[in-house]
Amino acid sequence: MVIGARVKRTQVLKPDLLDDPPGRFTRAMKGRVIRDVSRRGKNVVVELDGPSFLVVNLGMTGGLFPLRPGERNPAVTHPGVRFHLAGRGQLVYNDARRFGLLRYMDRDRWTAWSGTLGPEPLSADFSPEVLAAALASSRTPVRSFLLDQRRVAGVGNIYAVEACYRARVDPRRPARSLTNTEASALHAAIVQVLEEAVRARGTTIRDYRDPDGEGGGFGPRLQAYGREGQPCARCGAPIQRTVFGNRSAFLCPQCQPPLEETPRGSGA
DNA sequence: AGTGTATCCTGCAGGC
DNA sequence: TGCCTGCAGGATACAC
Repeated sequence: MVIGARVKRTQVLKPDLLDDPPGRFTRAMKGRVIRDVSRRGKNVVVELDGPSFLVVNLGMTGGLFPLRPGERNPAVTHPGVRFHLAGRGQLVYNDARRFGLLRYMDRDRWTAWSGTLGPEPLSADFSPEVLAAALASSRTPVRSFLLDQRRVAGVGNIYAVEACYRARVDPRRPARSLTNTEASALHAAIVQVLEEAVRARGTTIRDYRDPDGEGGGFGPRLQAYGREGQPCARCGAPIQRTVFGNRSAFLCPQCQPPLEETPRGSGA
C-alpha cells in the first residue's frame, strides 16, 4: 500500500525519535517517493527515490502502521512521526517507550552505515566457520556477542538466549571459550530458532504486534526465555534466570554447564 | 581496542 | 483501590 506513494508532509510529534533536527528531517522527506520496503538486521529500510533511505530501528516497542485515508488503527497509541502520503493516507511510526530511532540517509551514509552491521544470519555469508572465527576474537559473554549487531545483524535477546539453550552453551561463557563443535552447534541453533520464529511470525511477550495488530506465535515454543523455575524440556532441571549486561538471560544449569574453573598453570 | 555499566522512556504486573 | 517496585523484545555514550 505504501509502495509508490509520495510523501507530502511529515509531522514529527516526538523529536527525540530522530537523530536530525525535525526541520531538516521533514525537508529531506518532503516529496520523496517510496520505492520499496526491506530490512537490514533489526532495521526496517524504507527505500526512497534518489536513492535515499529512511532507516527505522523499532527499539523495544516501535512499529510502522500504514493507514488508508480516514482509517484508524487502535494499535496506534503513541504516534511519534506521521508521514502523510499523497492520496494514500499515512504511514505512522508508533512507539510507547520511544527507544526507536528514525534516520534519513543519503546513499553514502547508507553505504557506510550498512557496512557497520554484521552478516545476515539467514544468508550464506553467515557460515559456521565465519561464526567460529569471530567468536575466537572476543572475550565477551556469548550472549552479549550475539546481541552485538556488528557481529551478527538482527539477533535480539530472546533468540540469543534460545539459541544458547539449543546449542547447550552457557550464555555467560566468553565467546572465545567455545570449541569449534560448540560454535557449529550455536550456528545451527541461531539459524533454526530464527527460521522457526519467522515462520511463527515472531514472539509476542507483551507488546509486539504486526501491522495488522496480530501477535506472533513463537512464545509458546520458547524453551528457556522467560521460563525461570520451570523444568528444562531436556532434563527437567529448573531453568535459571541470570542478569548480565543489564539484560536477563535464562539457561538450564544442567544442559548448559559453566566453563570449568581451570587453575592457573594447569593448561597443557 | 575491547568490554562492562548506566541511561534513555513508558507501561504493566505483582506485592503489599 | 492505589502506591511502589521491578521488569521489558534495544542501542549507545561513556568509563575503565
